[in-house]
Amino acid sequence: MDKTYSPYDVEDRLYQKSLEKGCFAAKIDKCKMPYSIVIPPPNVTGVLTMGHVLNNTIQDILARRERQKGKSVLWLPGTDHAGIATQTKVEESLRKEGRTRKELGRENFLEHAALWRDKHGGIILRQLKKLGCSCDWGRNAHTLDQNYSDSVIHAFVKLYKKGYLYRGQRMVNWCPSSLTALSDEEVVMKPQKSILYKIRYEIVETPGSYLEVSTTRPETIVGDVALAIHPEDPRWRNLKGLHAMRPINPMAIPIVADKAVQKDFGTGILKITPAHDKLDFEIAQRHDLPLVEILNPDGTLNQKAGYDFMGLERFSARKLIANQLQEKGILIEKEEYENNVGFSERADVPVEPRLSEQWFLKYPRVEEAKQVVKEGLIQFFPKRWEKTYLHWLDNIQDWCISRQLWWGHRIPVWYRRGENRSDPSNLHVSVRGPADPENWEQDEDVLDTWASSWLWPLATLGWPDEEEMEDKGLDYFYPTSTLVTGPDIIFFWVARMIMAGLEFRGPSYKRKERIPKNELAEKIPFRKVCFTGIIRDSKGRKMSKSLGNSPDPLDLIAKYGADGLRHGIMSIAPKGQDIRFSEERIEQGRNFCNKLWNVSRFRRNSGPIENNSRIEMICRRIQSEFLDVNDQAILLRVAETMDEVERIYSEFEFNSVLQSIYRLFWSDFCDWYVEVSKSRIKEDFSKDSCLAIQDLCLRQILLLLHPFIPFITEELWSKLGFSAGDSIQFTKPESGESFIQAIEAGGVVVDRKAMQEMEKIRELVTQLRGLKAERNLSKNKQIAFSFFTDDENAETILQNETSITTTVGASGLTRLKETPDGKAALVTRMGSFYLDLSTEIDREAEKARLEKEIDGLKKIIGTIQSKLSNKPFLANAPPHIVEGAKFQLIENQAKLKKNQDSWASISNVEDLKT
RNA sequence: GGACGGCUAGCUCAGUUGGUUAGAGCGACUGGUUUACACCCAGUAGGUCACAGGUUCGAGUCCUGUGCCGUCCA
Repeated sequence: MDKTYSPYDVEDRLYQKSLEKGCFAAKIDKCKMPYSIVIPPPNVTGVLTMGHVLNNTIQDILARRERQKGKSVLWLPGTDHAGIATQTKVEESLRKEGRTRKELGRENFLEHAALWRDKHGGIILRQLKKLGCSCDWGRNAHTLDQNYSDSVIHAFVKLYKKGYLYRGQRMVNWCPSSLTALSDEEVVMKPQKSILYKIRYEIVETPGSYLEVSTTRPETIVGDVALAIHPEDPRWRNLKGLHAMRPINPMAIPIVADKAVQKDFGTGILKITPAHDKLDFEIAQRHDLPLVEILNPDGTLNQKAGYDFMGLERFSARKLIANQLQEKGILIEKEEYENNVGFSERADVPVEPRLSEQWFLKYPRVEEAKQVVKEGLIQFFPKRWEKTYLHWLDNIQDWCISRQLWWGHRIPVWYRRGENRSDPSNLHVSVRGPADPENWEQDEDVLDTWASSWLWPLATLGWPDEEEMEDKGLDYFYPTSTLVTGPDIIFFWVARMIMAGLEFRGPSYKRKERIPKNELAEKIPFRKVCFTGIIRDSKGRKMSKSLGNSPDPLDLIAKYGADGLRHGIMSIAPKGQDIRFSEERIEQGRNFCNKLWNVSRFRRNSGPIENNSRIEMICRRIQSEFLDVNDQAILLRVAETMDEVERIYSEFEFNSVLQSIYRLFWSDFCDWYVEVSKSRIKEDFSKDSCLAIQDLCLRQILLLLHPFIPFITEELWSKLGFSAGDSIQFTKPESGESFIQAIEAGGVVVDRKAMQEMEKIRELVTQLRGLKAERNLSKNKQIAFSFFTDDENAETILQNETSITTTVGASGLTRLKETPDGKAALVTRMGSFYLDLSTEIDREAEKARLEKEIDGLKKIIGTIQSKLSNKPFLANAPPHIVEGAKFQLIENQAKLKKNQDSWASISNVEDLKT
């Protein structure tokens, strides 16, 4: 074995091998428990980000752990078609060639886009393989696959027939850049520094008298159809029924009273442009006001805005109109003003509220969706996200699911050619389309991408086709076990998948019917949702392409190995909290792997590797009579950690899992057990037993670590003889108790009291090392110690003499019959320790050390004494707390006394000399 | 405006139902190559637990309020 672990030789080779052996392929096996995860489908044209690394490493850890436990695991990979994002990219590439999608026409464009996707897409899947993801690649799915598309269309038709879908002219969020409607969830509110313009409107009935109206959007004045006041606003009661003169493109417009007007905003008078504001639209509906559309779809003004402004882009028009108002003296005041403006999530331009014909979905199964989370059928980790989820469901709005794009699932609705589309008798909705297609034209729009990915757990398992469902094992793998995703898509995806599952899986219920309680558990798409945090840079900023603060995960893999990256990222990911990325942590991940590699190398260099394929085989090499307290203690620590890890897994606290294994592996196994082993493997009688104990430890450590760092653990699994040709992936990690039982079944006696004794020895060793270090005595310099203590402690010390002398660097430990004069004592729980007479002592330094120790002890004793003299404490505190305090007091007082004696002793000697 | 989260060592974070002297890793500092590992080992220093009240024998932990940072919703 090389001195330094090199992941490059190992990772690709082992991944390939796993694929060849079909380790990741999910099998429908009725004798095994199923465990399933569907990947949150990344954008097909996307590349791997640190967010993906975190998210997918977690899924891989879960999948691998369950595979080890013997479950039949399905981790189903795939991508979504990302309607707006992909179409934008394809159009950009066309533009570079001087072409547009309109020129190509729909059919050609889609062909072109599909080719583009096949060429540029799927990179992310190859990257996930580099990361070690154990997905069942044979099942790779894409939302535009034929099967998947069929199920999307099928779902639309079902919903239509049940009356969940309707088409209508509504105010929608319009993206003037992508030229499509957006759902409310795709609009991001951003605070903007705007200008609030105060504008004068003349009252028609009383010329020369004016009203003041405030607006941030003066360009919409040309679309004004009314002014509105609150009916209970005493200031303006007399205005109702009068008219105001529109200051640009002058025209008399009515003044109406409506309760929706905010009295305390500006002057309390609102201008009404019903075609370009949601609230205005509602007011206009109530008062029968006309709609004047002044904007084109791309955000430029049209001829209804008047010839002065026609063709102007909306923000230039705003400036121009503001200038004109100023010139005419109509503008009273300009004030800086911060307001929230909706931006298109994808195109990052302000959206326009726009009246247009769209398809809307009344969400199905809203009540049941709340119920399954409230009643714990679906559990969120961390739990607090339930509140966010429930709050959204409580305030849910109909979903605008049509998009004015070509790239996506075309809406399966046909209109009789040349007839009125709003007449329902001219409508045809079906999966296959009308029998006489020549007489019909299909709706031009496609569905929102989320209206396809909300079916992800169902459609990827074959729904709704009976044969497909059987082939893919829907009955076996659904509901899936755990979903791992970010809380930023609770509304987009998680909530909608839950509703889709409830609506589509299993028996169908009428809209007004409630699903019976006993069926809910079968219908939900997943049982647990693990929410990850967002990865930020070291300064706490979100990682983004524009900031350039996001490292390329593949670079990190090249530098530190996939295992190193996985270990690093998991060690900094607290449950559901945002994560501050730092490359140092990834470096530590690599170092961890190297440590694991080297301790294995040490094991191989210490003695032959025998058949270690079963615990029983390893135990055969152990002779219980040669085991000492360290052997016993490390086995117990291994067992303890196995149980601890299992418990923490159930809370999805992956960094704690890692920390727990780290403590066992690094602090207890490497720093202590392997060190004390060194003297014992030099002795023939204890060598075999000691190496076998090492093997038992390493075996369990590799099993525990495998989900986190799959490559190196697989490699060492075979290098250390644990494999009989099979992969570590299918070996059970077991519980602590069953591990101990297996050892005992192998004829090894485990002493469950060993841990305390080992801890006392380690504490003593640490103190003795400290004593040497303070004196600048090299660790390698062998120092003679003597000690004074009672019989019980003396026995323990002498029993562990070799462990102590080798780890401390001592040439001997001599028991004294009485405390020596003139020597400084190190007071420990196991007695007072003295350096050999021949070792020179700096008396001043020694006194200083003792004084510091004494001060500390006095302080502690003071605190305990005041506590114990507090009567209410004695009366109210539970007995074990009071007893603990008393014991502590006695112990510390004894320690203080010994330190004081020691101090006096060296002080006296010094005094005698001077 | 409402909801949620965070504030503990220089940094990143643990800290269970309130209970003995608040922990870890990294970084800093000191010393170290006895054949596993310098991607390492040993040791040392470093904390008014954001602030102010309250409950309690006892508060990092529970309650109220304030501040700062972040996220979501309107």
